[in-house]
Amino acid sequence: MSTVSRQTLLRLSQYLNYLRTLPPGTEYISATALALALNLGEVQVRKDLAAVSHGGRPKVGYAAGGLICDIEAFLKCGSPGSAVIVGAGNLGRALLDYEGFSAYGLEVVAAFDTDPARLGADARGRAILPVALLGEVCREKGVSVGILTVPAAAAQAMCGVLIEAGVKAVWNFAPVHLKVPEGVLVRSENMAVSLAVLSQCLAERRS
Amino acid sequence: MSTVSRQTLLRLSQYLNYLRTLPPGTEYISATALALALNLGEVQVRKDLAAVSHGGRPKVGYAAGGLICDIEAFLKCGSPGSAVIVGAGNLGRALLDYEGFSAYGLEVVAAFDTDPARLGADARGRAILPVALLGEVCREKGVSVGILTVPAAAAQAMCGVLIEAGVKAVWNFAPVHLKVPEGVLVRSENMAVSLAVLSQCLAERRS
DNA sequence: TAGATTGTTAATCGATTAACAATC
DNA sequence: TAGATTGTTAATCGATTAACAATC
Repeated sequence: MSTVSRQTLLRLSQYLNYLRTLPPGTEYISATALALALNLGEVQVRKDLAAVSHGGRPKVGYAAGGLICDIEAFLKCGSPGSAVIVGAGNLGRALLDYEGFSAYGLEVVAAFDTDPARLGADARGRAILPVALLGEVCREKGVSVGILTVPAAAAQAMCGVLIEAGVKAVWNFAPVHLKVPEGVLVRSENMAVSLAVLSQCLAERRS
Repeated sequence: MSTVSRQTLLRLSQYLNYLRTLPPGTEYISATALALALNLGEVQVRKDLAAVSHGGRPKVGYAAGGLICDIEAFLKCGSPGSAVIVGAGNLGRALLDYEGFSAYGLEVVAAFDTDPARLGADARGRAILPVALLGEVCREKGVSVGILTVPAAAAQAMCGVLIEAGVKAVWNFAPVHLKVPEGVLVRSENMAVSLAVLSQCLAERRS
């Protein structure tokens, strides 16, 4: 079970989403059918599946259930462990409520905020705690991922708090470049960039 | 002003974020300095900037202000026009509140939801309207982008409503593969995938 | 002039695609 | 057997990197 490219990882998740929408009776699915449904090359689909699955059967395809398990297992295998969310605004709460993370082996332990009005628990009963407790909780639960959903101005400072608490990776949603010590992983998400990609595609199409 | 690769677009936005954090007095910035600050290759930075800027001056670098303008102009150039958000849950409201879109030439006209409890206006005074009005508003305002932040089960149906209302591109945050007619652009965002990328990087580092 | 920097042209690398052999 | 499918090996394509020339 080797590592795959970023693009492959992206497609694997597409396959998983699609496979889950198949009617319950479906026993087999071919790479050809998958490729057709998702607008991808069929050779590419096969190569991707070869990296994570136990293989398909010529003439029939891949066992649908087995394939789902294989992809899920692969995606879960680099299990990042547990995470905290820093910043319980709309985006922070959206991520707190999101159920898709557990499929990837990530358990969101709690969210933190400085605004007393936001403290307590969210709709699903997850705790929103004061930032003062952040370090303590991280150390106690051995949290390895920090999800930053605070305003840009607060991001670098909160990032520092997370790292001090022993977090090994930061998933940053604030539009700033974070400075971190060697050995800490940062991945920045930027909504506006995704939008820019979309609008460039639109512009290309128009011309 | 040609089109650039997806990766370049991503980096351009990084440059922009970084340039904006420079102290106000900064006149010039070199590709070397940019590369160092963002952990990128300096040749790569130059090539990216060459695609969008009016060029730098040997020995001094690029005029910081001019560079910001050039990048902004480029990002704005494929201006997608106006958008609506369908689904005013936490994520929908987070996007509705997000101020970064206007820099990319996108104006969010309104959000829509089926839940009467969510209707009215959000914290910043943006309208949240009943879905029944979606088609009418889209046609009236010539909306070209639909942002889908509804639960997976409702995504395909709402996508259909958007397309019927003349939307040319759908930015999908629901974890499903949308079927759309030829000529409609779909870009799916998947939070869990981003997480998977992060955790794979973490796993690689551990080994 | 010397040094720092830009910008371009050629080489490398990685991912995708095409062609083909293997299997049921 | 014939046809559909898997899976692999080679060719292509695009993006990154390295080397170098041009500029101030």
